[in-house]
Amino acid sequence: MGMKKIATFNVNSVRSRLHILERWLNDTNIDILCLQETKTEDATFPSEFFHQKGFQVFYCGEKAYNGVAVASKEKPAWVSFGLGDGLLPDGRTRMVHCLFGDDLHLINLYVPQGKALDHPDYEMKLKFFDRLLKYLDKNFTPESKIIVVGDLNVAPTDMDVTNPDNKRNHVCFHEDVKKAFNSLLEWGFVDVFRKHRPGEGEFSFWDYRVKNALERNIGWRIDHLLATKPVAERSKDAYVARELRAWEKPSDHAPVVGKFEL
Amino acid sequence: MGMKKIATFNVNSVRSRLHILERWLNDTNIDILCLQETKTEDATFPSEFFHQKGFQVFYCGEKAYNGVAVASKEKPAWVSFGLGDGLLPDGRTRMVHCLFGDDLHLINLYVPQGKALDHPDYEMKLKFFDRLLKYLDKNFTPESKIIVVGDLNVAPTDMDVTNPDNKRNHVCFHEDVKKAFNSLLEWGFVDVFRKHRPGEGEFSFWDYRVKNALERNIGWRIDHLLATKPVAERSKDAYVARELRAWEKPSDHAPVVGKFEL
DNA sequence: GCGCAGGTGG
DNA sequence: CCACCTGCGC
Repeated sequence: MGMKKIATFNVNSVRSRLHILERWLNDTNIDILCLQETKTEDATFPSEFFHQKGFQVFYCGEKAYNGVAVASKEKPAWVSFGLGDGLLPDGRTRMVHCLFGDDLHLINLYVPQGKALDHPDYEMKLKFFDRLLKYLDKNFTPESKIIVVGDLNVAPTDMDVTNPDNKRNHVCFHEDVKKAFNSLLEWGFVDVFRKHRPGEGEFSFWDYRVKNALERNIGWRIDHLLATKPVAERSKDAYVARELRAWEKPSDHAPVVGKFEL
Repeated sequence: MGMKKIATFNVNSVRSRLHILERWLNDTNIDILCLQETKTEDATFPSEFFHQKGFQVFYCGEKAYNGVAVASKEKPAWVSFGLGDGLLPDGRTRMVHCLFGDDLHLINLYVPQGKALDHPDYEMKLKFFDRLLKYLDKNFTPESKIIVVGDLNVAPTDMDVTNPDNKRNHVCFHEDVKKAFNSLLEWGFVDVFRKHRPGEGEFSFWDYRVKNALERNIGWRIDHLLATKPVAERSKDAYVARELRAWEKPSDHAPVVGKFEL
């Protein structure tokens, strides 16, 4: 089948980022594009844009908050939204799962940020990881071919933030949420991005509020590309398309791209 | 002194229109630019932009509403804001009067829109014309050299709107407000724009809410260029710079430009 | 429809 | 800083 490029991009409103997607997709051949924070209801999702760029697109969003989408050149066998465990919130606007071919699973996530360690949303965030692990247990084994991507709202190691010691009580850097992230690795996922980019300063998010955050490279690596071994073995490269963060009216995130021989 | 170009432009927020002004002023040599609806307090007026474009600039605005400015290549002898009659509102953010040389007066107006025929603002609008006429009586005779420009929020004749019969009860087209406009002509002003452009479809405002208003030319002529006879005799041309209405993120108005041999 | 305001969110 | 919201003005 050849080399496939799979990207994850928190767009911070898909409708406000069409100029960025237009420019990027015109000079970068992406096979599967996973979006988070589309921030729009399905009726107002700009599906026509993706069709014109040669993608099929599947989305589930809500007004102003959350929302995930998968745009794919190849038609998936099926697509489903949410954690499907009967609990609420059901995660429809935070998780989309597609099957490609007959055994390649792609799960695109927008994990709750959590707000504050003592906020109910942080509890929900930790629960989200629990529920995801149960989803994996129920549907797969570590030998399954699974790619998990998305904004996981966790910087898993000290290398993944700029000032780790200032951030020990941050909802994206607290021990508990790092433990939740690591439980994914323990379940059977490889951090595919780190396999190819083990160095310092590899961020995917630079806060709008930090002055010259990109030039000073004050950022976070919270957008991830994980895969079970059978897929991770086929990964050939991974990188952050950080140039997009410097374009006009950017998202605060940049895409993370993985190349897989599939 | 040679040919002078004087323009009136309701910018619908000066700070949101700098890209339009940048592009326009780079390829059009304007001597005096009169702005309305600058929508910004003086502390946040982008005076540096006008300085860089070679203008002196004088402005009086308020947060979110109203606001007038005059940008001039030549330094005026003096500038004053408001109707100066001791009544309230004083009109500081709706009228600016400059003297050029020792006898050329320029009055730039943003007349209240009026909201509805039965709204107190409509009464205020008619009063505004009364107060303006008193201002003229007090300071000038019809032999004075005066240019009056601005968004007068009146379409004076059936030719100046698209569907006159639908608009008889509109605050910019009602008989009473047209009477107020005509009282300016009777006082001693010539409609300089109509002197040069007597034809149909000469509009200066196209409502954002009307689908494809510009292409369909569904608009209003409410931005005006008037002058007393001694100045009107020296007018050589007038036109609407309607191309600006088609640029990215335009104002809902286009500039009206007059050329005068002064 | 597109400015503004103030507010929430990350 | 830059998305979103509601509400207002034209």
